[in-house]
Amino acid sequence: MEARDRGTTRRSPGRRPGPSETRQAILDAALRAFSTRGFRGASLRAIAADAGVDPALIRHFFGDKASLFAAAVADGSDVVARLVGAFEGGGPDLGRRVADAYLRLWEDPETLAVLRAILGTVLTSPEAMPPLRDMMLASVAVHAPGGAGSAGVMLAASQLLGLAVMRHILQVPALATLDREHVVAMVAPTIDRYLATEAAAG
Amino acid sequence: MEARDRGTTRRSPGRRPGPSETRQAILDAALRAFSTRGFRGASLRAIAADAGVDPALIRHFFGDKASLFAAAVADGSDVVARLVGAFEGGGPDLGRRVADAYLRLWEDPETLAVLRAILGTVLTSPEAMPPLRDMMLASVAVHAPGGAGSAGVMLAASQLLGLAVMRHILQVPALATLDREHVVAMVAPTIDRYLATEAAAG
DNA sequence: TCAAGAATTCCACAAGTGAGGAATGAGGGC
DNA sequence: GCCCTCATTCCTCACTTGTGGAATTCTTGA
Repeated sequence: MEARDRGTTRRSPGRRPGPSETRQAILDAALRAFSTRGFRGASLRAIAADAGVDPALIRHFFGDKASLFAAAVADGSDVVARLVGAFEGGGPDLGRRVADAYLRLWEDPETLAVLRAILGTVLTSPEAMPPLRDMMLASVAVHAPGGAGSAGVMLAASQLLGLAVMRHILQVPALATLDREHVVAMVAPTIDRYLATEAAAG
Repeated sequence: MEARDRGTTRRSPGRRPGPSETRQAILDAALRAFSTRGFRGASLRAIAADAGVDPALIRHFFGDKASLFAAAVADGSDVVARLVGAFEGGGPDLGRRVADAYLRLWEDPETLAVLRAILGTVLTSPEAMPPLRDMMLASVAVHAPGGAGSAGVMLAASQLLGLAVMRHILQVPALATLDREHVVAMVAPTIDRYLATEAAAG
């Protein structure tokens, strides 16, 4: 609720004095909304209200709703950039490092919001699913050993995704209350086994 | 698209001759809609149109939108009943049996729709999340060894959930094109390991 | 045969939706 | 000091949403 107070107070039109940080405020509010309500459930008016701003400003800055969504998720996401860092170097404890990097990602509130927004939108507006999926797969493809076509890599991804959903979205107590190191320790062997299986099977 | 033709044709009001199967038609259409659009994204009018029926009939049969949702997911779900069958018996190949039963569940279109609807709604209307989550956890709690509070059981669940999402919702090719036996074979050891870890750690 | 109830329609309403146009104010370059 | 650009407001439009009332037709039971 970091909305400026504008209950019934009319604020005269025209530019405000000083530099404007409204664009960023809109992006933040948009991410919050898309992340909790999904693309369709988030309304431009609610986003504007949360940002303490007139709805028409959204149109002025971003055009239409889809563009705002794109801008909001792009804004909060060096997500993949941070994830793929974990794949650098090879080494023996690859599974452990990947799992740890991935779970850290979800612990960052902004990243969580981005991922929630994407997942919610994928589940809730079918026409958006293929492009979003392919975008995510493409980013994995370049960096994972074996690429996005590899069943082993995708099994590892499925374990991490499921874990993140249960831990950070559904917030299942048995997983949400455990500290990250503990979870990583239990999951790392799984990741390693999937990646090794892949290497063997081609 | 099994909607009756009612483009511009006016159909006179009043009861239709013969027995009425409209209630079920509405439930089916509702499940389709909730499953692809989420709770908020699915509109009563669209559901009614898909069922070939006047929107007011929905209100007549089910009251409000939330009750329709409840009825729709309850209608298509002996889901949990079918899943927990896999836990009966103990035996050595528990992981294999559970994974197989679970994946079969998602291959049934109606069950897939139910699960999609629940997941989409959970992600997209936060107020619905705790009740739905607790409902699912409660059903697991009674049947899984160790109950819903056990990290091992929940880790196994996370693997299965993530797998189902990537295979049947995102439809990632590397997993969606594999036959079930193959996937089960790769995943079963993971499940067994999690459940065993749990048994050891208490 | 008649009445009660259930199934079905249309129409209306108030609220909310995304989009767009017109006006007003401030900043910055000349 | 003037003008162009940008940030900001308001109001409007056409449309969709969930909900509700009133009327019509069929089925069922007495």
